[in-house]
Amino acid sequence: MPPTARERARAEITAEITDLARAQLATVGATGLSLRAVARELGMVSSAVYRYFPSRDDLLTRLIIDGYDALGATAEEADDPTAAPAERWLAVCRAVRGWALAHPHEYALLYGSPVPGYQAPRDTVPAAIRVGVVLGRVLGDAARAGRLPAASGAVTGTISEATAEVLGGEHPALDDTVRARGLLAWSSLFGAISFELFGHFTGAVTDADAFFDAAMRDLAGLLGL
Amino acid sequence: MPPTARERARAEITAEITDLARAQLATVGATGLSLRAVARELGMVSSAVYRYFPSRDDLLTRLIIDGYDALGATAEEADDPTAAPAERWLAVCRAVRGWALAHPHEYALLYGSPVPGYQAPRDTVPAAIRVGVVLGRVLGDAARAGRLPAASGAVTGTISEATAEVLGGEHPALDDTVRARGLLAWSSLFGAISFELFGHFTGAVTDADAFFDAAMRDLAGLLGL
DNA sequence: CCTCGGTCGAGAGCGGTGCTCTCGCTCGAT
DNA sequence: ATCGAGCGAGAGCACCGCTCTCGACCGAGG
Repeated sequence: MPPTARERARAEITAEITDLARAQLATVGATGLSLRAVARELGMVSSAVYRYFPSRDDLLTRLIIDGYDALGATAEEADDPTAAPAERWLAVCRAVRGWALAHPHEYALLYGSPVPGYQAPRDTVPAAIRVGVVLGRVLGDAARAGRLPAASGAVTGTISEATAEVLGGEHPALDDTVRARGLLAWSSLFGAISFELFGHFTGAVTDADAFFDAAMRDLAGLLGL
Repeated sequence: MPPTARERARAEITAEITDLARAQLATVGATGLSLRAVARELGMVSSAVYRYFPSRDDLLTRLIIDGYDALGATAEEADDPTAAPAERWLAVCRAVRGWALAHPHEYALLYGSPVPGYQAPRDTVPAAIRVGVVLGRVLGDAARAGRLPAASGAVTGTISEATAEVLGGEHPALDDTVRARGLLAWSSLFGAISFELFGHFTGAVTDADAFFDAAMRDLAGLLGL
């Protein structure tokens, strides 16, 4: 059955709220995001917004999921499965950084300190791991193409099975050692971006682009790509 | 001239405020830190606290500097200059992670999203780089002990001179390539800790301690330690 | 010793926040 | 056409950061 007029109106207003909230997020950041201000700019009274989002945190959760999805889509688009593994890796990393630089407040919402008291609901997980899935696929494809050195088997039992599935699936060249390196490289990607965005590199790195490229190539080397 | 009674009283109350604020930080986090609540618990009226801290952000800045100093001191204590480079590296990393796990909210204040509108004042810098200085010294000592492979000279001009000084000083085995790796390893250390603390590893890593150790050893290997 | 200036805490108050509750209106499915 | 569900408005609660004023105190200089 097609959506009723009411449902369409509701979806439209919900979208207006999230759009305005996202705009406000881009200017004042997550902690400055005010439900009342969104309502004001929308010509509504604050209590009316609660018809659409039960609380400010729910609105933030919506923005978080949207952010993860936007970033994930960016990463997926940047991955060219026909390219060489190391180049795929670098391209995805660059795309992630580009999105982060273009949406700093949204990035901070995703990868900065968790907001006040709340913890990410379960429904953020699928969106949150999309970047990781892309990177995992790069790793797995490289393994299946025989472009990964043999596994050493030094580290075992630190990675969950579900994650192992994402990180390339089953292959002789993939063991927990190389998977752990994958997780390290994953977190290092965001560590480098966070340091750049949050100002920890200020005064230390003079050519941020060149530094990032070199760093990501180092990480690719660590993975054997 | 010795501190007058007034000055001593002032210092004492200032310390009480920061202590209470730190306690509140540990329970409700940075965004939940309320100047009024601190005043309440101190038996003061909120306006009185403004005699000691001009604004809430100034109180936060005080906590940030204290946090950097506490973390820096922890890192310095953990470094045994007589140990092997790779072991020194691992020991410092472990100490940093240990402090972060013991003070998650303070850690989030230091390395999470920057707070609302304000930017870190200049006086946070000396405290902020203490961990980096320790890690840089490990690198420099290794170079001077001849335990670092020869430099390749592939990357140049991306690291500022002041940072090069911190990252081991002058030595043939230290060029911008290895210094850039130093910065990468530095940010990766905090990237891994942030991911663990902020929940991005939840469901992926089953043995956090073992994973962290393996990751930091990988980083040490990347540096040639 | 006494006075006077600086420091302090208290209190009231401003504008803002998230959130709740109630009240009517309006729209749309039956 | 009717009746109920959904909606927006409004008032209100408790809290926040921050400002201003006022009275009390304390201690250093005359």
